[in-house]
Amino acid sequence: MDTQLKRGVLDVCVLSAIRNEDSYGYKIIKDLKPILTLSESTLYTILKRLEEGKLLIVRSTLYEGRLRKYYHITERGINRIEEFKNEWKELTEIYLFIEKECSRHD
Amino acid sequence: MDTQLKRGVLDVCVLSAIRNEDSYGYKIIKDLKPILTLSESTLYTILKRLEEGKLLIVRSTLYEGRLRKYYHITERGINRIEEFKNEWKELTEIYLFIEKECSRHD
DNA sequence: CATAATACATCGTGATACGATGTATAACGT
DNA sequence: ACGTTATACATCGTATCACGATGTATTATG
Repeated sequence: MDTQLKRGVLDVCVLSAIRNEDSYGYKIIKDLKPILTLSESTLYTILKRLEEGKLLIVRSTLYEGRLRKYYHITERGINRIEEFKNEWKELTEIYLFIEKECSRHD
Repeated sequence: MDTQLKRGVLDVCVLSAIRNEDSYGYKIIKDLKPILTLSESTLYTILKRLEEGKLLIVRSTLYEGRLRKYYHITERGINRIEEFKNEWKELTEIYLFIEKECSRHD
């Protein structure tokens, strides 16, 4: 999918991936793979940004000798998702405009 | 609307605005206003990019003493819109995932 | 014992939306 | 007569951001 189109949904996608269950970087990528491919560098950039914005909090854990950083969504993170749902309505209206112009013949 | 979310739809919006009828900068902004606000600096950046990519062609005209640059969509521009319709399907799937995670309770 | 998988991290780059700013003419109100 | 608004195009600088490249380290697999 086009990079530009991804912007604006990526953050919310990652938040959605940890909404019901705390998760960690590598797992988030695997979980999202069926609907959206994102590289590690992209994900960690996003996670950092979301942490700075207090949309999630981080808890480092040692798991089988390896470090694992579990990400937990905050109230603000959940609000962000809800906010996105409203933005989606606006986006849908934009799409309808595009479609309308396609079918217009005068 | 969020700036990031606009990316990826802006180009196609502008193309859609000139799809059925050649138009010029100022008019495009006014026509799009009901569904999408965009500044002049943004629009002219986009128009330049679309011209460079041969998604539209420009025809300068003198109208009541003022210069007017009419933009005309090309075959490639129309293809871009059709391509976007497919991308929209992918985007919808992403949205469904986000919504699904909202309603899940286990 | 090499390769792949797991796991996190950073740097640099290119793309790009947008505010600020500038130029110039026509229309309109007071 | 004159200031304000609308029309119309243009450029510069900045901030945001996705992503490839690259690096470190451990565990599992063939």
